[in-house]
Order: sequence, then C-alpha cells, then structure tokens
Amino acid sequence: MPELPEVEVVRRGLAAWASGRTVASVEVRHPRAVRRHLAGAADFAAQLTGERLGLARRRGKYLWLPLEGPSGRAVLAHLGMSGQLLVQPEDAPDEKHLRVRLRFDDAAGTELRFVDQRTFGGLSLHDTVPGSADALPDVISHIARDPLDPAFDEAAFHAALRRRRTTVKRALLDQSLISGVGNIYADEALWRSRLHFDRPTAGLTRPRTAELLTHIREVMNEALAAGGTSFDSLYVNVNGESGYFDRSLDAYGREDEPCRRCGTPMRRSPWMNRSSYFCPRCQRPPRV
DNA sequence: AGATCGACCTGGCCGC
DNA sequence: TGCGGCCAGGTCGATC
Repeated sequence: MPELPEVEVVRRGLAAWASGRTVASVEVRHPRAVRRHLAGAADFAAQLTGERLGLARRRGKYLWLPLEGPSGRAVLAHLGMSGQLLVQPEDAPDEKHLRVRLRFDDAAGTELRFVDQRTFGGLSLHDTVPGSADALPDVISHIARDPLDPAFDEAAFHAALRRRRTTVKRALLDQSLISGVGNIYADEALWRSRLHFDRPTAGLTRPRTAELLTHIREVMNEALAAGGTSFDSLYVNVNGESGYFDRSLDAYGREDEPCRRCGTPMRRSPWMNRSSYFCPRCQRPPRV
C-alpha cells in the first residue's frame, strides 16, 4: 500500500529514468486505468504521444510529469492500493496486470509501464494551475502540502485541527488537511505520539500537534531511507512493499502482540471499514 | 461548508 | 478440495 515514502521513491525513479524522454506511443490495456478522461483512452493516448516528459513531481501520494510542450498540461498518476510504475526493458514479458504502456522515441531500450492489480490507481491528463512553479495539476489543487514539503504550514495545520469537529486519525487521513498519510503511517505516528485515534482534534495543544508532526516525519523518513536502499538498480521497481515492510512496524498489524513500550497486548479496532491498531495503555481513549 | 458514507476492485485467506 | 464470504484501503462524489 503505497503511502508518501513509497511514492517518493517512485518519483525519484521516474525523474531518473522517464523525465526528459519523449513519448512515442501509448498503449492502454485497461480502460479504467485512464481516469477522468471523457474523450476516452484512445484520445488520452493521442494527446500524450509526441510529448516530452518534464521533471517528476509529487504532492502527498500523487505523482505527475509536466508535459514540456505548449499545452501546459501534466500527466498525473495515483498508485491507489496496488499500483506500480515500472521502467522495464522493451522485451520484458508483460506483467499480468499491465494496464498502460508508454514507449519512447529514444534508443534506451526501456519503456514505462503502469501495472495495477486492483485498478484503484490510474493515469490522467490535466491542465496545470497557472503560475504554479511545479506545474500542479488543477484537479489536485485541493490536496494539502505534505509534511515533508518545506512549505508545509504547521501553524495553519494546527489551526485547522482546532477548528474541525473531528478526530485525530480522521484528520490525518484527510488529504485536504495534510497529505501523504495513510492508514499505516497514521497508526505508527499515533503510537509514537501516545495518542488514541479517536481523540478530538479540537483539544490538541500546539506542542501536541508539533510532536505528532515530528513523529509523522520520523516514520516517513525512516521508511524513505529503507525504500531508498532498494532503489539502486536500473529500474524503477517499487510497490507497496518497498523496503518499509521489511522493517518492523510498532503498531500496524500487531494485534495481540506486546506493545514495544510497555508490553501490553496491542489491540485492533474496526474503524471506518478498516482497522486501527493501538496500545490500550499508552494510547488511552478519550472520555465520552 | 463540514462531516459521513458507499462504491470502486481483486487476490489471498479462512471457515465450513 | 471447493467455494462463499470477508478483508485490505485511498479517493471521489453524493448526501445531509
């Protein structure tokens, strides 16, 4: 399940192996992999063909490549739950769940593939926000900056938490408040912060918000370091299991296992059609 | 406008 | 062994 660190590793791979190349052809093998394109997959392919790809960018879990032509557009990617962007030799066998293939007009001998078992992810083509330095696609202008972005506004984030009538984990997963955090990193950061997922955000003090952000950044940077080590090959080859799943998680998936701080058995609570893992002793639920 | 919830999707796993 | 059903979960759009 790619969250911010995994997506950043993919971005670096794209910057190294796809940016600067010109698209020779696009093959869409599954219509659902092309998103929000009313004119259809064939038109998507036609629009992209002949375009030179600019430097790969990322905000939260979204990735995009600005097109260097005069259109001022960008090709946007979201990996969803199971998406991968792979730079593969042109003669490598097709993956079972290959959805989109981009061939290039150079002699590098590699192509870019979007592979996605569950098709929650996809590619799309968008206008970019006028004047934005990083060619932000207009459809993701509602996505907040992520906590690793130097321009992330901590004071504004805290103010938004205080204003909202919601709970802390819901807020962490709300990509319009802070982006890049998914279920796994939310649970990890909350455990490190000794915060129960159901704590109201309105009661958070500024130091508590600062501590939470510090832990989010720590867990993401550790994951990035782990994922980065697997990125030394010729190919972008990253998925939700990149590196981070090899290291031990402190909260996620550890139901009934001892808390690494106090030894109390960890718990799993059903939460918004998914699960929250927490230590019932270190992370006390709020009084109702 | 803010909050909530269902739909989307497929493979792995569990229980009968 | 086979099969049905559940689970994983990020995002968007509909609804209140």
